[in-house]
Amino acid sequence: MVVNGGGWNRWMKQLPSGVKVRRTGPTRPRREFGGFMSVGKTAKKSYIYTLLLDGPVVWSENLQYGGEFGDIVSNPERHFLLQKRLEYGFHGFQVPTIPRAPRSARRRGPNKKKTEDSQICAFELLASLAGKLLQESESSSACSNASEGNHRSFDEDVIKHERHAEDTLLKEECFDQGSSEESAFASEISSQNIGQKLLSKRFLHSERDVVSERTSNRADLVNVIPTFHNCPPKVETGSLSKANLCNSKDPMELQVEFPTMINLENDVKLPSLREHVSNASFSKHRNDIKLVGRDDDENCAGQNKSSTKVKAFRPSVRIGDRKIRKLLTSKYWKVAPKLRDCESFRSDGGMKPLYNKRKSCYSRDRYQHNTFYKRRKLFDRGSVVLSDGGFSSESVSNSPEKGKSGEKNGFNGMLHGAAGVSSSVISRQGSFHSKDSHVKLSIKSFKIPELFIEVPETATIGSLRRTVMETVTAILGGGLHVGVLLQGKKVKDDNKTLHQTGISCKDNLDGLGFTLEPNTMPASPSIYTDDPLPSLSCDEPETLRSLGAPLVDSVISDALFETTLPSTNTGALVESNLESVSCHNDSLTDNIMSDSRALVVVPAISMEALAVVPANKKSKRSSELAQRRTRRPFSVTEVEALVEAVEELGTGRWRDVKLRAFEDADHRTYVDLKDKWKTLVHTARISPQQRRGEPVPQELLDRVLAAHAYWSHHQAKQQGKQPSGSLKITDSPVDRNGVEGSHSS
DNA sequence: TTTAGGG
DNA sequence: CCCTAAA
Repeated sequence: MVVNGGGWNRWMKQLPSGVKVRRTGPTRPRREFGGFMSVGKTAKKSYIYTLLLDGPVVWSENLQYGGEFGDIVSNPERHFLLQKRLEYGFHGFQVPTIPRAPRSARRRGPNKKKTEDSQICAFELLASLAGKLLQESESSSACSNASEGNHRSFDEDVIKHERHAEDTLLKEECFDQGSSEESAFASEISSQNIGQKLLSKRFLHSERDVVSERTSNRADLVNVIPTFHNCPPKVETGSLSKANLCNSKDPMELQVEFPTMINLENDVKLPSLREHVSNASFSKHRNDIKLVGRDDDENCAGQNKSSTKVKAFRPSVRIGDRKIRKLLTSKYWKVAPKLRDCESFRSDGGMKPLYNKRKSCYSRDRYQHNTFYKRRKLFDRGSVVLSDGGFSSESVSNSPEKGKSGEKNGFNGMLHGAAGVSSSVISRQGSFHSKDSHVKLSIKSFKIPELFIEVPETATIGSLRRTVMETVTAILGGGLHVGVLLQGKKVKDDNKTLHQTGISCKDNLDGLGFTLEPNTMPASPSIYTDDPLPSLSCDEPETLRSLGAPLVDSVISDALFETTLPSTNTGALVESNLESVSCHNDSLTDNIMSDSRALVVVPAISMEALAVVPANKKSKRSSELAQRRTRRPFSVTEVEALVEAVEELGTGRWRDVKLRAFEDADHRTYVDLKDKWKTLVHTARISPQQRRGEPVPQELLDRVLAAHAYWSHHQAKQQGKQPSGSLKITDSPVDRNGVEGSHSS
């Protein structure tokens, strides 16, 4: 067959060999075609073609034969996006998985103001940014304690290193060239070079180059690539304990370095888990850049439109803090009123409850949700708080089978990586006084291993900051688990009491450390088929909220930057100084035990530990709503697919509709489909003059009315079978009442 | 988790 | 799109 006058074929020829075309359609299971199309004769107009980049879905887009596909080929913008995706896919962001941002994903659309900082190189931006951040952090840290002095110097050194590294990178620029192979670099880099923060630079560079070169048009893309290796959370390098920036002075303070960091140095395993956030990151960045609009995570379609869509912003991160706090405050309390008792908790807050809902179905949501923490009461003594990145476990959907899974993985990967970003926490021990021998400790900071961030030259510093923050947030927000390290060893038994473990008020807590571990599973979001950008964005929202807010841009950003230089170990200070607070036994904790996955429960201490995590608290969904998902108008193609599916399945089986026609569109939930149908019905009933947005062919609207009428009478009763194809609803919409079975074929 | 509706 | 009550 000729697809779009050969457009398809032409297009296909441009695809890398690894690209596969998967055909999906209402009436057939999707299939994959390798390489160039074999769409051939079997292709039917109603089929939806999904392009898959080798293996995991780097990105995919539903193409309707004869429909949008041609548009993609002929539409510069769409084509561009597609190219972009491919590039990313082959560039080293190997991971195709795109996390879907739960609703939150947002990216600012393409930058409207490209010109702005166009001249500034990302690198420079980062450097300057880092500098600022450091200053900020320093100042902030000052409050904290003795350790401060150390931190500064440390940070400074780190920074220097980073810069140095960056320079080096710049010079090298190896990867950038844009060749597809280069792409591999991401992974490689992450794994190998991790130690060098260079990576970040590289990315920037490469990104820049690539982007600029290829997409000279749009500089808007920004990628944040968290290249974390995942630090094996488990890795318990003995060295961890060492890094005590602060310790020396303050006995009370504990610093924990994460294994991750250590690993890097040693080259220990850091499996490069780096995730590819590619898509997600993409989208996010975009958003950032554009400021105005953010797209959601995935869809290509969205992208296409992205420029168009600009509309809603999400509360930017920065804002987030405050807002979030407020929100959190209210909600949080609602959720866990008990917590109040312990101030420490406030931070974590039970975000969880808030956002859970959505995540459900689709991967993207997942990550969002994960962020919250749970607290429980401890039976015994101190109250323990657990925070778990629930999302990881929850969100993680293991089934790789579907494209989704792949996507998810990517996302997850990121998270992991992120998580991996272990933050070195400096925990101090405060006094241990509580009567019951409560061990108090404050965690001064967590370090984040490293993050890769790519930002277009045109990105503003503000967007850069946001990007970093979002990335961090996303990462942290996602399922991070808190691990407890004692004398460099990980304390796995959550049920042990502090006392049993050897942590008592009396002891100095020097040997006590905490780690942030990536969730076991990737919580990640999935990448959407459509959306190249899915990436973090999705995550962001929630995660951001969770963490971001608390961290505050600056802080976070700092951390991030530092993170970038894992090897260096800059201390990313997440300045969360958590003061240890002791809570009463009763209130917190029991859950701890319950969730293994969850964070490590640290009994007495736990609270504080939590506190650490808490930074997130604000975040939680603080935003509560976080941001609304970005608006993604349904394309005519989607409408058609929806109509077709509904004609076959009826109006009471949205889940099935989703599966049948939008399985790859992670951003379209069954609820969305249901809502869309509702609006379509409404649209069909109003005059064309009253309709807004992209006009939907009258033919489709007629089918909508027919199907609606038909199913209204048929209640979609016999779901299973018959309805499908048979509905000729169109013809006689309403009437056939009893025909249920008859129409079936 | 889905469905079904209101907002 | 969001939020929820119900199932």
